[in-house]
Amino acid sequence: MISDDSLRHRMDLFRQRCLELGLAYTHQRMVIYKALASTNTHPTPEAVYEQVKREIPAISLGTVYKNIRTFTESGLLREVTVLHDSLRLDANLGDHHHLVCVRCKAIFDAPESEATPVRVPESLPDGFRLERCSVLFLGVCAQCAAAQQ
Amino acid sequence: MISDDSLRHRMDLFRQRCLELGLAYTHQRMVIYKALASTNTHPTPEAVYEQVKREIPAISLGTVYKNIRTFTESGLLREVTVLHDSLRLDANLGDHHHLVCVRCKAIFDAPESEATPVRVPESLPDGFRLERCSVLFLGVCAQCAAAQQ
DNA sequence: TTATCTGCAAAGCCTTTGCGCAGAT
DNA sequence: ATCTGCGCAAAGGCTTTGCAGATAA
Repeated sequence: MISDDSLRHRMDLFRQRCLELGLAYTHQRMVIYKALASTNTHPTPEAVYEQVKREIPAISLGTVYKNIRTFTESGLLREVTVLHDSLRLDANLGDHHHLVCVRCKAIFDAPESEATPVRVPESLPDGFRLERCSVLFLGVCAQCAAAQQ
Repeated sequence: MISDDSLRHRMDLFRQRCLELGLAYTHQRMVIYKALASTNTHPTPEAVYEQVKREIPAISLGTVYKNIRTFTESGLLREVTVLHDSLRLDANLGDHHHLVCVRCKAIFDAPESEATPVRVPESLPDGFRLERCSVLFLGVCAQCAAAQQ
């Protein structure tokens, strides 16, 4: 859960950004964003839909999807799942990290010398059994950067 | 690309593991695994299918999917995309990392004190413009660990 | 008033599943 | 000979799209 203060702050910022971006400040958008801003469980669109339905029973799942997309494209929201579009595979079972081009979704192996640069949190949630760690360096590959010009 | 030596080694290991696991060593499996083991582009199932078709034109996409699943479940292959099942969202735009339960797919925020534990590779691929970094700590949450007993 | 948004329903990926024949052990 | 895997086709999720009526600016 999120504190009331923090939620209020996020909602104020949301309204302000809607104005700046020329996005209509609709009741649906407000409730959808509130559902997202008031939790730290990183919900799926379906879960957001279920939450929003409590307040707006007639809401449609399509509207939730459309607005989630609008919000992420406007930088009001972030996807935890950067590469969720499709399964991507790796036959290299050794520890290594990846570079991902956020435009074309190309994945490159990070240089081997950087195999274990991650400091593991000292305090994990109670009872969480850590197994391994996945690091994605996100950016734009040379080809996409050139294409942009 | 992967060196001939390294590929040969991976294929030897593959054959050996198939024997150990009681997996039939079929021509299709060999070619599918070879397609995966000879690249470092982290292909999609579709891309693997296209590659395999060159050698086995009658191969079916379903077979590729079934074997990819078999391979990942046997530990012969790894998914770069840990959370590709569905979109997961985050309204917290500050830098922070995530803990993921590989069983129930719950996502928790990592403690804030660990905000930037990642050392950025000194040598990036030519022209790659790094923007940010996503870290997932993978493991089993308390609830799932308890359920397993 | 005009542009944008919503709800509904249909369509579009990506992936899994079921079944009968073929192939591996 | 038996068990497992393959190809085919159908079905199942998740997500996007198109359109007419409704709402915000």
